[in-house]
Amino acid sequence: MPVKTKKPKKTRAQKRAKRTRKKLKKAALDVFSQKSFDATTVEDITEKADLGKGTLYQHFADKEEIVVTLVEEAVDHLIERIHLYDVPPETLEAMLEHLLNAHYQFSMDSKEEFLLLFQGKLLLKLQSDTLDELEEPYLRYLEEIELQVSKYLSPKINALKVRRLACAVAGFVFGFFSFAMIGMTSKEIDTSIKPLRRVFVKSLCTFLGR
Amino acid sequence: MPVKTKKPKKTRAQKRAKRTRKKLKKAALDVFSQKSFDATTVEDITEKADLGKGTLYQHFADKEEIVVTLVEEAVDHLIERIHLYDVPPETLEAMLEHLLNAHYQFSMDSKEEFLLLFQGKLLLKLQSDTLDELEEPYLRYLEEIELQVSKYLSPKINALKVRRLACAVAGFVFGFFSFAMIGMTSKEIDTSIKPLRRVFVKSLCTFLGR
Amino acid sequence: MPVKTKKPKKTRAQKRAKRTRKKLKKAALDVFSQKSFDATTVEDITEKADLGKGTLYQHFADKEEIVVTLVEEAVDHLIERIHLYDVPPETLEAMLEHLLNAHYQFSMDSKEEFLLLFQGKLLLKLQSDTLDELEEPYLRYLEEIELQVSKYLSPKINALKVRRLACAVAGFVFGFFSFAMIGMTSKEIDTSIKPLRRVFVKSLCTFLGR
Amino acid sequence: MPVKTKKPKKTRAQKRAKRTRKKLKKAALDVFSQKSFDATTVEDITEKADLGKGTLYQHFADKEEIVVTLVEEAVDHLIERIHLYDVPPETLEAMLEHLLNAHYQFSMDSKEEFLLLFQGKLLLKLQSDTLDELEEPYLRYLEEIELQVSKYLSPKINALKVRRLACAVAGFVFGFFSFAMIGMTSKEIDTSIKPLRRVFVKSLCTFLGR
DNA sequence: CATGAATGAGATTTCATTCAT
DNA sequence: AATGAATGAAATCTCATTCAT
Repeated sequence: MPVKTKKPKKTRAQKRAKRTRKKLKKAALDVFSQKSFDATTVEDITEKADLGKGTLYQHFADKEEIVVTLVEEAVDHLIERIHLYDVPPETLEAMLEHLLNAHYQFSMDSKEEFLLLFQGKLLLKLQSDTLDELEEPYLRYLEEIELQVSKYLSPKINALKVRRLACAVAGFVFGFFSFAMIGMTSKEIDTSIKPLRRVFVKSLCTFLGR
Repeated sequence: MPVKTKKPKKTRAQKRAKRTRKKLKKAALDVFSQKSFDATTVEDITEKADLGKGTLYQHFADKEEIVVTLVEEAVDHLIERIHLYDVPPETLEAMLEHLLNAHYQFSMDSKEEFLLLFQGKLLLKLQSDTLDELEEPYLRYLEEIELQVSKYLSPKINALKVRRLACAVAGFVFGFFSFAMIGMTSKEIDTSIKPLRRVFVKSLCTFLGR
Repeated sequence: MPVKTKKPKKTRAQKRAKRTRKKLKKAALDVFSQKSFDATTVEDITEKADLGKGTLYQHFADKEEIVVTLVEEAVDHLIERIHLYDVPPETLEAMLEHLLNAHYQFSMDSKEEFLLLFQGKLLLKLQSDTLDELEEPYLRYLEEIELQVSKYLSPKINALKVRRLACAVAGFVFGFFSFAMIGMTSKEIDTSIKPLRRVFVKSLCTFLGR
Repeated sequence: MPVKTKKPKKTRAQKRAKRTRKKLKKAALDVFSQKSFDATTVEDITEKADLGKGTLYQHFADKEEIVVTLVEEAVDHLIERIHLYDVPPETLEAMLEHLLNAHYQFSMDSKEEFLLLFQGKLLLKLQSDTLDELEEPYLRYLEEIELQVSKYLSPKINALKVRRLACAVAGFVFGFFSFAMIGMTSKEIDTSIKPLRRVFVKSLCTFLGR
């Protein structure tokens, strides 16, 4: 009875391919947390993955595609984390606190993905005046924040202001993260960062005009 | 008395060279605030400076040297700014507030230099475990912060803790900057950021054990 | 018994690479016998080898490495030739004659390699006062000559004198070669060069103090 | 009476120019005896001459011209030396001996010029089949040797054979020189090289068909 | 599918030469 | 006449991508 072996409808080859793809992504994420995208060569990645250089091109159209994939997945994971609450926050303040907390948790659990997302690239983009040049995943990320927040806002509010809010959250989070990274104990984090987060939330509320 | 006439030691050619060097640095700073170091080509810089490609190499050994020079000068400027106070702050809190304010002023006056310094590079370095791998200018910057702060600290304090403090300041400043960049009016900044800064300072004091 | 089938350790790709490497070396040797090392461009070589420019860099770290490789191999071949005698020469004179003859044979069989080795570079080096600056292959060559000759010499002989002997052989060989190159028939060579060689050997013996 | 000062019809500026030109040639000769022509940069020369880079172009059309000038002068000096005999040699043997001796003397007195002339370049050219590509000075040198020798030869002799003779002399001289360079005392030279020269002359005579 | 040798476009870098002073 | 800053053509070298096996 070959039932068992048939269960995974993927052939052996397909499974192998999937594993290879995963190895490549893992290796790329590792390398990108040490070198910039431009400074990273395809060989850096395939070597770390212990695979042939050509193999990367079996799974990704080009070097860019693997980063885009990684960024997309990282954004997915971050958004998942944002969606993760037991009880929906009731106030704007509570939602903003939740957002900051979700980012913080994400940065702790998926350090490499966090670094990839916020590695200057995002922030630089955020500061550029040409916001519409942002590619899809970053845009998706910002829109998710806007979506979450806008539930609590008057529909008449200036859309640009909401976009700025989202940028501020992203920017702050990176400083926040750096602060948290300095090796504090969880107790220190509790006593030091929590109030900081609360005040930041207050500032944001002020910015939104209460 | 030919003393006076000897004074201008620079020949015309040397002055021209100095001007060219300045043009190159200005152009490079401009470009680096738009593209990453790796993505920037030597031609991007010389074209922006309206100079021949070879000219860069008359003034800098290679592409790297111009960035290092720019980073060094930016650190110099930032440190100058840190030294700039009418009355020395009297307490640790006051000093920390001064530091954050100096960074903020610097980021406003020299946006490009600020971006260059904090463009991922520093923060990435800060997060790496090998803090002593920081090269000279970044190290100098951190040491300057440590120096300023340590005046107010017990000499017995753990050096590592002070280093972490400096890193936290640097990290926070970047988030701070991102926040400020979102296009707030100075009034908004006053009402939103000042309290934020104050709370951050409190957190730092707590971290330092009062 | 799969032992046999495992024997050819090289994969097809590796064999292809080896062939390419050989093509490159052949092409470089050809070009170097027409242009000087400095005047030769990487493209000269790869074009002659009918390969892409980048291919050279897959096989050699840089332009220098291919020359070094060629020199090393040429020295190897010359030394092999020096080792090639049916009966070991019995006297110093016989050995010196053998050495000169080996050089001559080498220059006839491997004209390009010979030219590469003696193309000014060696001789220029020989004339420099800093003999110990000779790099490895040339040094190895000189030492081989010294080794062969010293068997016939008193161990008390001044090492410097033996080194000079080796240099003299190398220098003479080049003039010798030039002389032979003028298009003499083998008969002419027999009648003209042989006595010349014999007298040179006598001179060397005199130099060594009998 | 300004007679004295008028005697050198050159103005001060012209004299200075002459001096500068001489300094440049001296410096170039020095450098060329250490680096190959291609490896030598214009700055190597002007720096050694302690002059500005542009100055070289006041005196020579381009980098090539300074080498050509040096080679021409060196050939002039060598030919002068060849012309230098008290009593014209009476036989072919005597003339060949004289020629070799003149080369040897030249190599001793003007080491740099000798090296420049024989630095592979000449010999490489000599060996190439395209003898007519030899530039003027080298050709002039060969013709001078041919001229000197042909006095003693039947006018019917094959011109190619005479050319080969000249090449053989040149080639031998370089080996000869290398041999002499090994630091022998003049006594050693007397006892070792003289007989060598004599035998070489004999070989040449044989080659010329008596 | 996986491979890695081969490729060439494009980057960095050098340096002979020009030219304004 | 001397200078050296500026230049850009041409060299070296890198690396993303292709492709035959």
